[in-house]
Amino acid sequence: MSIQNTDIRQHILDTAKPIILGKGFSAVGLNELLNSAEVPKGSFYHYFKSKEYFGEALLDSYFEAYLMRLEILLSAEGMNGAERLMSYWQRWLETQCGDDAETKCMVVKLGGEVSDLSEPMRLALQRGTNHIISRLADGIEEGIADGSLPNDLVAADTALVLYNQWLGATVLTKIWRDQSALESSMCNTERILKHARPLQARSGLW
Amino acid sequence: MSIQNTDIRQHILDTAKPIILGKGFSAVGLNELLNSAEVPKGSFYHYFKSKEYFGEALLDSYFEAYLMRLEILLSAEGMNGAERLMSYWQRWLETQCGDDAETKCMVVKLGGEVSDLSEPMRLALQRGTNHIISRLADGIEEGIADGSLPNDLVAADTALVLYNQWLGATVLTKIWRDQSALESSMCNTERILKHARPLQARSGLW
DNA sequence: TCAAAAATAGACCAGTCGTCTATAGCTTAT
DNA sequence: ATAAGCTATAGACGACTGGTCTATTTTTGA
Repeated sequence: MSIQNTDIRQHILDTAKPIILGKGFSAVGLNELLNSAEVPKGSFYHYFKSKEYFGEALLDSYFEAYLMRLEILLSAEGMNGAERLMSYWQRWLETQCGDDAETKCMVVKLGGEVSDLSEPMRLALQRGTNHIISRLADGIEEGIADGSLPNDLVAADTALVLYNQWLGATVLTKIWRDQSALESSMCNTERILKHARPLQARSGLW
Repeated sequence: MSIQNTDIRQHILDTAKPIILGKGFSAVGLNELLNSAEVPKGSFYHYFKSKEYFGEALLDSYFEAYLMRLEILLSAEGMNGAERLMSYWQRWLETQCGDDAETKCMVVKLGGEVSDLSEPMRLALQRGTNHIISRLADGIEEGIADGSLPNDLVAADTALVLYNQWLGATVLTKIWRDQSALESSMCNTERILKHARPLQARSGLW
């Protein structure tokens, strides 16, 4: 019935996550996924319409868990808004340069690969990244409101700029196997959040 | 002979480039590549040791062309250092939101996918990104020297921060099919290059 | 208790992959 | 001119792919 159903479906997703975070989407076959999950191959299509929709479900499941952790970090007691934000970036730094596939960033891993390949998966990535950035923007607003961040910060723009920065640094971290890009992002994040000036409209001069 | 040899090898690389920029590495088979190039399948392994080393060669060839274009932009006559740098970002903005697969960014497309999959390809990406960032740092130095950029800029750090920023924005552009992340990067790039303060050591406070 | 529905099982298909061996074609030296 | 040797071409090959299909088993609810 539905409980069992959801359990096994989720079990497939959970088992697949670190494998796909390691090898990517196209490079992994259903056999490998289902052997690891110890679920017979024939069952797969009972739970998922196709590999593509399985990928969409994997991303939805990933972002659901990610956003829950983000929510916990950004609503922690005993810290001001700036500190809560920095704890998120600090965690990002720690997880993305380690060896644990389980905690790697799915946006970095699959963003480039599947956005041109599958519209359902692209849209799942779109929904997920929008939620993350939007929650970060709220976090910045909270920091401005409690006085721990400069009040001339434009929350939505700043959230996007910071997320971009960390995304790019994480790509380079994968390529370099070295956390220097992430450290540079950490410095720059502190700089932006401390010394911010309003993001300006383009001057058109250049 | 060697001329013919090099021609066909390069022809395979040139034909493969837009296909791989569109679909990624693992999702594209040799058949598709070789049919498009109108080169028989069996010949492939005469020119390349394996698909993996073909991928390495593809990346080397990509970066060689990329760095040549970068060099041209950053040594253009009649502009100061800041203007030359901005012309590079402007070109990035234009190429990465268009539909032309030929001009898309290989680091964004393959960085996440192949860094865990193939060491030769990862190292090719490492060499290429290092060269790009290093040339950008030189460009920043030139801007500082001619007075068009603030002299408190730390060239190497700034180059890395900017490249990270644009890399991440390009990932989001692929996911969103929308150039807002790149526009935000453009604004932020201008802000950094105009209003720069020195990148500070971490305060340890947060 | 038993019929209906849900879930599992894995054989099977057409097609894919990268590899490999055999052959054809060209260059060069004698 | 021709033999030898190397380059390039050709396609067969086995292992595996994602996806489908029909049985079979298990669970559900009347």
